[in-house]
Amino acid sequence: VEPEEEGGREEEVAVVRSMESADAEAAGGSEGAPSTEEGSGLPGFHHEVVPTGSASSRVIVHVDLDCFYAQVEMISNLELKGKPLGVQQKYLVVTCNYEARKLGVKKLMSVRDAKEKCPQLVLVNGEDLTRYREMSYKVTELMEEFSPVVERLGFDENFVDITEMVEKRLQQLQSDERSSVTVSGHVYNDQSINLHDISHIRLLVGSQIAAEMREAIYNQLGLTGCAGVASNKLLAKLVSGIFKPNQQTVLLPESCQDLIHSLNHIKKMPGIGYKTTKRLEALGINSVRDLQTFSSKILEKEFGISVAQRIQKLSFGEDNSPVTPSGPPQSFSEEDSFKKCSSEAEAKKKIAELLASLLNRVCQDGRKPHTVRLIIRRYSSEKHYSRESRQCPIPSHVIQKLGTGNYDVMTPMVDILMKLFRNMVNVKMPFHLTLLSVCFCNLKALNTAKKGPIDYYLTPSLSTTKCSGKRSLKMKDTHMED
DNA sequence: TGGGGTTAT
DNA sequence: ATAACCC
Repeated sequence: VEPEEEGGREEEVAVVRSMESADAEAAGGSEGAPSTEEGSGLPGFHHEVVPTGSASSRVIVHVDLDCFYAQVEMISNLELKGKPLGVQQKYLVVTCNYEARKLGVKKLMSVRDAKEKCPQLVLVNGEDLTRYREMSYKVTELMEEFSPVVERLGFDENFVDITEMVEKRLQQLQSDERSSVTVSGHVYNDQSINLHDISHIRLLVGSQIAAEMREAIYNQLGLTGCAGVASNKLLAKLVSGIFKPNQQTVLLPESCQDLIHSLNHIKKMPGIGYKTTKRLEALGINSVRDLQTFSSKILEKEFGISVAQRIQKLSFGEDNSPVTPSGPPQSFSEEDSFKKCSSEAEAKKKIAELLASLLNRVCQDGRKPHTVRLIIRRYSSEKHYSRESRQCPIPSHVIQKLGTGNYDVMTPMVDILMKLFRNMVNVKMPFHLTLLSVCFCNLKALNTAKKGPIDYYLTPSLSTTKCSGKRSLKMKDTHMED
């Protein structure tokens, strides 16, 4: 790929370009004739040929399961269906089904308030995420059958880039059939469809694919959910929430501004979180229009060019971020919160429990984590959030034994974690923790590669300079860090 | 607020 | 290692 050169039409560059193909959006136009394959063997031959992945107009679907944990619980126990159901973690109702919502229960309501509002509320404990996680990945895998480009957002949302699928279906249609394409589900704002507008046609085909996805999720997994179809992730996500349980909505370009201005505050904009909202408010920015019209220069001064440009584009409904395939998880963690943990022995016991669960998960995954991290939250009456962590490499001899249930991997791992613990917490002083979490990350595929003469020296376990055994016990803190 | 996740700095 | 974001 030639650096900087916009003129030369690149051939295979979908992935590379997708990071910055942004500006094509502003350029608008030309989405009429993206063709998929013909040009790919002839670099630079046809000036108007747009490589598949970098077509300026995409079709994105956002799939959002309805009250996911509650649905999983109702599938596990059919007795629960039809009753108001809440899923409890500690003293919170983290989510609930629609029967419960009708009776006034809200997400993240305290159990006390929820029971007060709704004495008939049935509660199930949802602190163990295993079944939710498993079901979540089944949904993602189902979506991947439609298109491999699926990005997870939490356990219950997926983005799918269906641009290619849409193009393929359009090519199957004769030109007279195009004008009989119909929408599946709602059209945002009840906007009228123009079948002479190719962008409308593409989004309608997208709505049909979205309907097929929801059907598949229901038929194969028994789950209902919403979907939104639009030209980028931001808009797809915003529009998926318009008709709420178990319905879908497509956004046509002419209604984009209406959609984003339907957000009554910038904090509703995905990508603008708690901190950014506070800082924007300090600048007098409260509405989406405030952010649209605010001085770019001052915004850049406040947030840096990267954040400033990104959030201001969001305010116009522009989002060039690609749907990034999530693939297998980057990390596994288990956490537990509690009112008080103030002794090392207590901490050690909790850490061992978290670790035991994690080892099972890591074993099932097959890959090997090369880093372990311990996270704590200290009690503080006022201070908002704030966790501290320490991490270190997992010694290679421990990594090797991770999959093999035979050897005791608990003992060396607990020892490592307690070193990390004492590195963070001065156990000779009083302390008060309210959360412990253990995380395995830096996951690598098993060493399935055959060893050539070079690999031999690059494989730590085979190198003679390491692994003296004595060294790992004397490891100083700085040696424990990555 | 829970029990998770991700990426950027 | 932390800070921001997401659910």
